[in-house]
Amino acid sequence: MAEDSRTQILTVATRLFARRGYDGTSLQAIADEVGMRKPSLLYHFPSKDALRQEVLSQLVARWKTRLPEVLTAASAAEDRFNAMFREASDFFRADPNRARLVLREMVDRPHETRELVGGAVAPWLQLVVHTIEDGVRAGRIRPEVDPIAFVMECIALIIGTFAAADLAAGLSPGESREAAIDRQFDEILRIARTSLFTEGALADMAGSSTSFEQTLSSPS
Amino acid sequence: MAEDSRTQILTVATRLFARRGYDGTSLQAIADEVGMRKPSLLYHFPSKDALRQEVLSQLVARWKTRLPEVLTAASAAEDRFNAMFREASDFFRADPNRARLVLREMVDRPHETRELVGGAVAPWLQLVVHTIEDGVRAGRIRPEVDPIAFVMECIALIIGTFAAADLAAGLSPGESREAAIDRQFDEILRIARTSLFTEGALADMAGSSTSFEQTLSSPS
DNA sequence: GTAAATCTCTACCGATTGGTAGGGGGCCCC
DNA sequence: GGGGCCCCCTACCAATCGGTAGAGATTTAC
Repeated sequence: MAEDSRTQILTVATRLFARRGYDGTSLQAIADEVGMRKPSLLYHFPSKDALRQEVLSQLVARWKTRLPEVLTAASAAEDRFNAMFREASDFFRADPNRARLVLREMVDRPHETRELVGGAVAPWLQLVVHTIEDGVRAGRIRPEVDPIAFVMECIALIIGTFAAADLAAGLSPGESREAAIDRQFDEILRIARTSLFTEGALADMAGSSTSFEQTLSSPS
Repeated sequence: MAEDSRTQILTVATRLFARRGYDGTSLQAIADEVGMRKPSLLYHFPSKDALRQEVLSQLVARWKTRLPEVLTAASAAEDRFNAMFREASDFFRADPNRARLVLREMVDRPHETRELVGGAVAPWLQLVVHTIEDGVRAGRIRPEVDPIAFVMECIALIIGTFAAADLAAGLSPGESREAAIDRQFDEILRIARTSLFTEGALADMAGSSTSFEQTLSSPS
């Protein structure tokens, strides 16, 4: 089966690119882990760069479909905020290599990354901006918020937290890696929510039936 | 003069490691830019890895001396917060490659990075934690703040903003790179301050003679 | 039954990698 | 004026890099 080898190569390549970087990963290393020879690998992908692009577009693919679903399912600013944070948390928690991979691409090829992500994300970013502006008019979002900059920084917080989990773990001695991620994620949730919503809106959210942390961390 | 060549190599290596990464930078490329042959470069540094460590320790050196100065100059939580943010802003604004370099090290070698930075930063991190706890008791810092996690996320925000400046610029069309950095930095300042201090403390700060943004962005 | 397509292999390519051996010129000290 | 010392050089090394040529299996299509 061709599909088996292809997906196997993509899986291994994703992990190695994330851990060691593109330049730090040789085709030989990928082939070794998959269990085939280098030329066999190059039968499925015409070049190393083509393999990288496949790995990347596979990463972006999920967001192209999930972004519209998540954003249109809810309309209130609070609900969209919660839905987006939950989605991002699930995505990166499922495989922290994704965060590392995105981070590397942003640093290594900022221009290409903007073109790759921008096309799919840009229109929905505009929707988020409108949602924030509506929230400001409704008195539930702080008027000082810079919408685009705020979204950018939320992305930086989330990706940074998952990508640097190895670094954060062990900073508090005797804390497991998972516990460290949970603690860091609770804090970025608090930071983002506190700096986005007005005190009034925050009081309402705290008073609602279930808190966000519970909703987020309970089931799957 | 030996010192001339050495520092020249270090300067070029810092820039190239930051832009293309360690594995993406060959000794040949460094030697070319410096204007000497590869073996001449290896006369000053015994190996490529030794060169990387020199570049890194040079980066950390500044913080080993500045951290104590900055933190002991002020005692109030608000003053220390402002001083640290201003110091970090100056540091990375002077050369955004520093942010990229730190980011790369964190994701490439998380363990080594923690050992390298941890030794110098850990004791002062503890001081920041105490400052935050004092601020909580004084009613000026929100009690929900997780001190260590908060500091980690502030670092993520600052480094992320400067490292991803190329990506943020051009997101708002017609905005210069510097303007984009300023806008992003204003926002992370707002995010951090709003999520750290209580409403009362924030009102006091806004009412003081000069706002932080003015203080920060005016002179050098 | 056989031809075409699919997949993996061995063998090899030129280029580049980090690093070594050793010679030579300039400079200072005795 | 000669011996070190410092710095840079040419020439070269084995290893690895991404990638190609082409043969041999195995499966599929007719």
